[in-house]
Amino acid sequence: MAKEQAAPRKRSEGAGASPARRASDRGHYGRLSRERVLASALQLVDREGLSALSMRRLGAELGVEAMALYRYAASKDALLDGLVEALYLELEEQLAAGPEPGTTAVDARARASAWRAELHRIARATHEVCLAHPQVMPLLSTRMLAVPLARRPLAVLRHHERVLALLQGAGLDETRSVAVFRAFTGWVLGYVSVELQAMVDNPEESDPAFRLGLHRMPPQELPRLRETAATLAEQGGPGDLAAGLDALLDRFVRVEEEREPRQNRTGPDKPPTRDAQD
Amino acid sequence: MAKEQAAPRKRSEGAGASPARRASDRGHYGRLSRERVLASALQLVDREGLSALSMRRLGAELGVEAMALYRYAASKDALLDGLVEALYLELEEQLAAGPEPGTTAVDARARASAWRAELHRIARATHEVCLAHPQVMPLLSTRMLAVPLARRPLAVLRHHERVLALLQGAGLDETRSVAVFRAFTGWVLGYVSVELQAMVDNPEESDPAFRLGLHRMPPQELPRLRETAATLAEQGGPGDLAAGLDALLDRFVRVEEEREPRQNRTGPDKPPTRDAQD
DNA sequence: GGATGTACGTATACAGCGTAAATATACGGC
DNA sequence: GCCGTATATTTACGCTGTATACGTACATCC
Repeated sequence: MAKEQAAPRKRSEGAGASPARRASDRGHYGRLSRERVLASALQLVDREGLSALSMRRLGAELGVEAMALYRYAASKDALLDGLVEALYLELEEQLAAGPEPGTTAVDARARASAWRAELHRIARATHEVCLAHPQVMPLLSTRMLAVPLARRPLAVLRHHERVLALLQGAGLDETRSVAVFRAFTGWVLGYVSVELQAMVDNPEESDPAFRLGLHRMPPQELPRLRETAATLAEQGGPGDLAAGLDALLDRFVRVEEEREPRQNRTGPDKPPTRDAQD
Repeated sequence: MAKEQAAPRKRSEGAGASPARRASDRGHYGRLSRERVLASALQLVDREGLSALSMRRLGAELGVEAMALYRYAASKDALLDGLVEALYLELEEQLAAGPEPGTTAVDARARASAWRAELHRIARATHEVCLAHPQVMPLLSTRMLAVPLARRPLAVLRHHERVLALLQGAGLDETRSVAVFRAFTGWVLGYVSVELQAMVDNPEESDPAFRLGLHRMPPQELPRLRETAATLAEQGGPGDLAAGLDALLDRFVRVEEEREPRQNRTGPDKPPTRDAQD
């Protein structure tokens, strides 16, 4: 963001947006900004997919030569990281929008697991943001594998911090909060990935079986998959995301009590789950 | 993809293993094969990363011009799908290797949840295979989002079939088996992704904090993340993977499992889903 | 005013990419 | 020997990311 009022300065600090002048007024100076570049890139990717994003194409989209973009993103990879950042900013915004006041009196139990409700809120918002930008989703997994923690966009790090603070604020020690952090991150990421998996083979087709392209799958080798494909193609929605999250939290938060003896138990002992909300 | 064996020769040649000819015997004829191409590609990616994989480079690796590869992979994307396929073949192989005989008498309970143990086995093997080829991991998420179900490599579809058969063989109806399938797939994928996230910023550095590049993170804005980063950089290992899987299975499947497990009944619909809040 | 320094965008160029098309080569069977 | 065909090469085209050099519009100071 540019600063509002430009104090007279002698050097550098390129002519911030002093209120009287708008970017569109200028000849061809100051047309760009990091926000404009990233917004345009996001829009382009949403519209035409990741493979449509090239420096030249994005430049054209902004009425500018490709090289001009390098002033706002050091490389194409940095631009991609910018897209990831944009998603996390959107997530932040959405989380800030509805903090679920819950001003009414709450009993101790509900207050105690307010952090659990907050995790659910984050998971759900993440789900929504990702579904809103399905084409960007591949970047979320890909860039996380490529960019070391310390070099990730600030918005991403803030998000990590937020989750960690939630867990440690709930009294989890470092070891356990890390375990829960990983379980949370992994589950949300994995669930959304599966939710967005490509299923439709031929969108033109009306017949469900042909739409899915089932005729391409050898019938005797993949009987159940063929039968189940239609159901598989539906989305699980936020309900199963929440259910799984509950299950994971129950397990990973309570591990402390029982400590180690867990391997392949299938015992009928049920976790005292649902305490967070409703 | 497409043409696998385009050799419906009528004349001999199909005479089983004609031992006389080996690929290495020939001048420059028959040097290649799909297996050799994929194996070399996998090796190249393992060694130098995905970005090192180009048609020309891979050709050079095999002592061949780039265009020669197009006989064995219809496009670069098809080659990438071939890499995914290679991973799943490795997974299949590993699963076939140790089927955990368990021929000794087992009580009913153990038999009833044999499918659960099998899911754990699959999860663990997946974990191992992915950790063995970390550079290929991005493809697993990426190609799944890009390639519709029906066009995925056969080995991938066989894997899906295997999991589905396991679930439906355990008596889960279609709706529930799909829910469990998605939870399983998502959890394993997400867990492994998080496990492989890049953490080390500067491998040369000996001091842990510098290795992680913590000096790049604003201290007052990200206090917990900085404190926790070292622990976060460790891997969770297969233990937490199994624990989370157990938790998810308990949640998504328990209703069925408590009744007679072998029979295909449609359980009382208590959906495993529940809404988080609102 | 004009000169100057700097931020911003352009122009040009290069190596590498994926791949379509035409061409050369080496083999199996006659 | 020849022929048909599976295989690999050659050539070429449009595209990519980006290094470098250059022009240009502005803010500031004399």
